[in-house]
Amino acid sequence: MATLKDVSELAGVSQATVSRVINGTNRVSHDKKLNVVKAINKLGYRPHSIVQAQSCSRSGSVGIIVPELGGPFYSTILDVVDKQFRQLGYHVVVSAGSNTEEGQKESVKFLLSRRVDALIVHAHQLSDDYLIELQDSGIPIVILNRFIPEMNTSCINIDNELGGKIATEYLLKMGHENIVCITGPLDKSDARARLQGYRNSLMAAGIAYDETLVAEGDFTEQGGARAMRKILKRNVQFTAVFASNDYIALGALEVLNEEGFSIPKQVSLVGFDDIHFARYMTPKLTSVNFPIEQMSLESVQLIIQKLSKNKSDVSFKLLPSLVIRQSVKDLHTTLNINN
Amino acid sequence: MATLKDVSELAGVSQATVSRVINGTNRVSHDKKLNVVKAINKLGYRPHSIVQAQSCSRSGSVGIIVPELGGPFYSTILDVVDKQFRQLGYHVVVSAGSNTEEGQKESVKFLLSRRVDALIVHAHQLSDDYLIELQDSGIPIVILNRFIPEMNTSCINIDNELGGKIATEYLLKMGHENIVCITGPLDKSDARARLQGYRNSLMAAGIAYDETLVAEGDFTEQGGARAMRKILKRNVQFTAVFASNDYIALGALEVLNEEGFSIPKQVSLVGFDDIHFARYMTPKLTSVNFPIEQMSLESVQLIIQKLSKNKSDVSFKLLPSLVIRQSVKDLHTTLNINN
DNA sequence: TTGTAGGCGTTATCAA
DNA sequence: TTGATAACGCCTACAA
Repeated sequence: MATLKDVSELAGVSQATVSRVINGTNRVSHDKKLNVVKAINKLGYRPHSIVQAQSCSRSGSVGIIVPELGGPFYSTILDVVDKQFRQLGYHVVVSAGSNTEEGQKESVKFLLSRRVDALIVHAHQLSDDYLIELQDSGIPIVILNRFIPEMNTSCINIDNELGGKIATEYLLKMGHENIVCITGPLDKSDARARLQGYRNSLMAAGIAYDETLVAEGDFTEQGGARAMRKILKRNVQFTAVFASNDYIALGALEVLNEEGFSIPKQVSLVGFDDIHFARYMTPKLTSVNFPIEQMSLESVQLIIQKLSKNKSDVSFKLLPSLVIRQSVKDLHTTLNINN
Repeated sequence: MATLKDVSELAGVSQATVSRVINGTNRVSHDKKLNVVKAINKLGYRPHSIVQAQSCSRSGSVGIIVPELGGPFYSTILDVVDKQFRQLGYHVVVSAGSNTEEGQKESVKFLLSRRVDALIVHAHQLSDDYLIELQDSGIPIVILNRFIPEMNTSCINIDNELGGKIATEYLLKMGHENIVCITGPLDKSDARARLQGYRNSLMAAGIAYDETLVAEGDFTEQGGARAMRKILKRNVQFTAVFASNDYIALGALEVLNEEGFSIPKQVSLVGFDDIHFARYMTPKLTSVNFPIEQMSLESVQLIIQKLSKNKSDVSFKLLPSLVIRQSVKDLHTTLNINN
C-alpha cells in the first residue's frame, strides 16, 4: 500500500502539501496540485482512514452492541443505523453475539479499545449502574429498548405497556373476554410492561385478572409452546391468546394446532413485535408493530445530537400500533351468523 | 481516556515497561509489574487497539461486503463469520447496503482505507476483472457464492446445479411430471445453474424440456408472484412448482392460494435456500437447504489459511441437500387412495 | 530487567 | 503557497 510519503516523493512536494490537496484544507498551486493528483492515481493511493482519525483524536466510528446478528429484529436495527451513519461519514462497528453479562462487558471493552466516538447499546445483561458509570466516563451513549431513570436522556424505548394495552383492547373489542396471556421473562422490564398493559385493559373493561390464564414464556418459540401447553393442562376456558412476542405466538400456534384448535376459528391470537414473517404465517398474524426502524433512526439522531451538543427533537418513547391481519376472530359477527 | 504515557508516569516506569506487562512480551520484575497493574486499574486504561495494530502494520480486522444486512441470509453469514473471527482475535468490519456496482466499489475502497487484513466479498455487481485485480493487488480475498475461474482458490460456492437437480428429482420421484420452474434472474450464474439442474433432471428422466412451464422471477416474493401468474395465464397443465428460491416460492404460494389451488393437494411446491421462515409457512415448505453456516465457516477458514499461508482443507463447492417438509404430495400414494 | 529512540501514516502548527 | 516539525498512542529494536 502506497503511503503519503510515497506520493509526496513521486510528486516532488512535501507530505503536508499532499495532505492539503487530499483534504482541501488549504489552497495549493495548480501545477503542484496536478502533480499530486497524478501521483495519487499512479500509486493507487488511498489515505489510511484509521490513522487519519487518530491524528484528529476521533475515530469517526460508533459502536453498537446487540445480543445477536441473526433474526429480523437486530438486523433491521443494524441496517438502519449503519445506513444513517454511513451517510453522515461515520462508520459502525458492530459487536454481537453475547447474551451474558461478561460477554457484553467484553463487547464494551472491545469497542472502547477501538475508541469509538459513541456507543449504541441494546443489552439487557448489563446492570443499570454499569451503564451509568459508562456514561459518566464521558462517552456519548444511547440505550435501546430499555429504560434507566438516571439516564432518561439516553434511553429510547417503545411504550410496551401501551402495546400490551392495544393488543388486549382489540381482543376485547372483538368480543373476547377470556384472554390468555403468555408473557416474556418477567425479570425483563419490557415483558412486565406488556403484561401490565394486558392487566390494565382488563381492569378498564371490568374483567377480573385471572392468574390461571397467564403463563410465563421466554420470548422464544419453545418457551411459547411450553407456556401454551401449561395453560391447556390447566383446563381453563379461553377464546383468545395474547402472546408477548411473535415467537411466543408461533410456539403457541403450533401447540394449538397440534391439539386440534383451529385459528382463528376457535382461538384468536395476537402477537407482538410484528417481525418479518408474521405476515407469512398461516393465518397471517395480527401483531403489535414494534417501530424498529423509527427507534433506530432516533438513536442515530440522538447520538449525533450528543456528539455535536445540539439539542434536537427525539422521541424517547415510541408508540406501537396494531397490525391487523387474520389471526383474530370477531365474536360478535360470529354470534349473529351462529357459526 | 488514559494513555500508555499516563500509566507509565503513574507507575514510575517507562512506556516500554508498561507495554511489556500488557503484552507479556518480556519478563518484568514483580514489583514494577504490580505498580503497572495498579496504575492501569486506577486509570481504567485500555490500549488503543487500532494504534496497537498500526504499530504492527496490520489492523487485526477483516472486511466483509454484503448487499444488505436485513434478512436471514446475510445476517446468518455475518453472525457466523463475526463469531469465528472474534474467537481468532480478529474483528469484522461490515460494509453493507449497496446493490450497485458503484456502491460496492465504494465499499471496497472504504474497507481498504481501513486497512483490513483481508476481504470477504458477497457481491454480484462487481466485475470479474475488478475482483481479479483486487486480489492481484495483494489483499487476501474470498468470494462468496460466486465462481470466477481465475480465482478458483478464492471462491466458495454451493453447487447450485446439484440443488436444482435434487429438487427436481424429488418431485419426479413423487410422481410429478409436469413441473413448473420459476427461475431467478438469468443474468446471475446461480439462477442459471439452478435452472440447469432442473433441465438435467428432466432430461435424465426422459422428459422433454417445456419452455411454457418455465418463467423468470427475480428472487423476490413479488417476482415469484408475477411469474406464477404468468404461468397460470398460459393455461398449461402442471402438478408441481420448483421455485428457485424461497421468496419466489412464497410469492407463488400466495398466487396459487388466491387462485384456489390448495398446496400440496393440487399443486406441490419446492423452494430453495431453506431460509428461516420456510419451516413456519403453511404448509411447511420443502426446500433445498443452502448451507449458509458451512459456507461462512469455510470462508473464515480460507481467510485464515491465506493470512498464515498454511494450506488447509476447504471445500470450495458445498453440497446442498433437500429438507423435506409438507409442501409436496406423493402422487403414487394418491393414485391408490384415489383422492 | 529496564529505558531510550525510532517508526507506523497522518494532520496541524508554525515559520518561511 | 509551501515545507519542516511536532504530535497522535503504541510497539519494538537496540543499548544499557
